[in-house]
Amino acid sequence: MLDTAIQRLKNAGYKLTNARRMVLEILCRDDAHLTSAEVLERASLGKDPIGRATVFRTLDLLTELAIIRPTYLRPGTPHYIVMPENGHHAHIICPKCQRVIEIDDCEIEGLLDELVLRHKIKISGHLLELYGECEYCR
Amino acid sequence: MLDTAIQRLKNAGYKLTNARRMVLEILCRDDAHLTSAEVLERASLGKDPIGRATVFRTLDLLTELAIIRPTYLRPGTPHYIVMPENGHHAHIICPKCQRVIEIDDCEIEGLLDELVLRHKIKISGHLLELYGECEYCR
DNA sequence: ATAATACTGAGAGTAAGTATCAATTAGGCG
DNA sequence: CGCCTAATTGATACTTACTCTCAGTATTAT
Ligand SMILES: [Zn+2]
Ligand SMILES: [Zn+2]
Ligand SMILES: [Zn+2]
Ligand SMILES: [Zn+2]
Repeated sequence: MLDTAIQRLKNAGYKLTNARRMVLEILCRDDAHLTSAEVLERASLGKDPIGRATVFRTLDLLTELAIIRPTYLRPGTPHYIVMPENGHHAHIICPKCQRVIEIDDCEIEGLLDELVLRHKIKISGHLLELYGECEYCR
Repeated sequence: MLDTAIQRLKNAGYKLTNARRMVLEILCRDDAHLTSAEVLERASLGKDPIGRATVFRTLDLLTELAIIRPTYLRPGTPHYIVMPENGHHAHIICPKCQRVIEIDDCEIEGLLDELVLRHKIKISGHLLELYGECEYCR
């Protein structure tokens, strides 16, 4: 996933800098949903820590390139997901406690084909958010 | 849509206050994707303006009740959508310029039924975000 | 109408994100 | 490889977004 992400960054004509590689590594490593603050924290640990502004700039750039995607799991600040090669991600969010259940297989292709035809737009990825009270909140 | 939203608020055991009605009215009226600042701005116009903290509290409460949903359209702050009675919303976002194309009919039921069975969770709504460069960015 | 309780608003405080600009670095080219 | 140039970075200051607190107010039930 990391290699793919780096390749997409390069293909878009951007330089692969230490900061960008590190942000991508952090997001890919944990394969988690991290906030900007969490990325910043992890990026400050090793040698060659990355500056505050650079983390925000990098997250914005990667979002624009659709390599990562922000999603609101709880009030305040978004959590970032690395979009896999096929551009799919799906999870269920409990709106009450904000727990997240990951969905591994996302069978949505049929629907997408139809939408693409109708709206004449090339869809490169998606995020399906489902909401429902989780077992702990019921 | 407003009436449904108010009913859901009451059913959850919350009081229908002037502030809550006003926030819901603003979000339903424009049927748009508004930020907290935009809601606050509109809520400050008439007589009986709502306080800053109350707007944020109300947005959080309505989100927790799944009556509205925050979505990421551009860096900074989330945009809020009123979830309709059936809990569906779908739009296509261009990650490059952040333009949004609304999708009116969201035929996703078959997929959802299967997920519900597998994850033993009652899904009450969803947001499907599709990403793809828009016609202006290509 | 009264009472109990949920809710609100003002204002101060904290956290998140942005702007600026001089210094640095990646990547192309000879 | 080593230079060149444009892209990128980081420090700092700044702006905007959001949260906390608590005394006062409004809502609902009886
Ligand atoms: Zn997820
Ligand atoms: Zn829950
Ligand atoms: Zn929409
Ligand atoms: Zn666009």
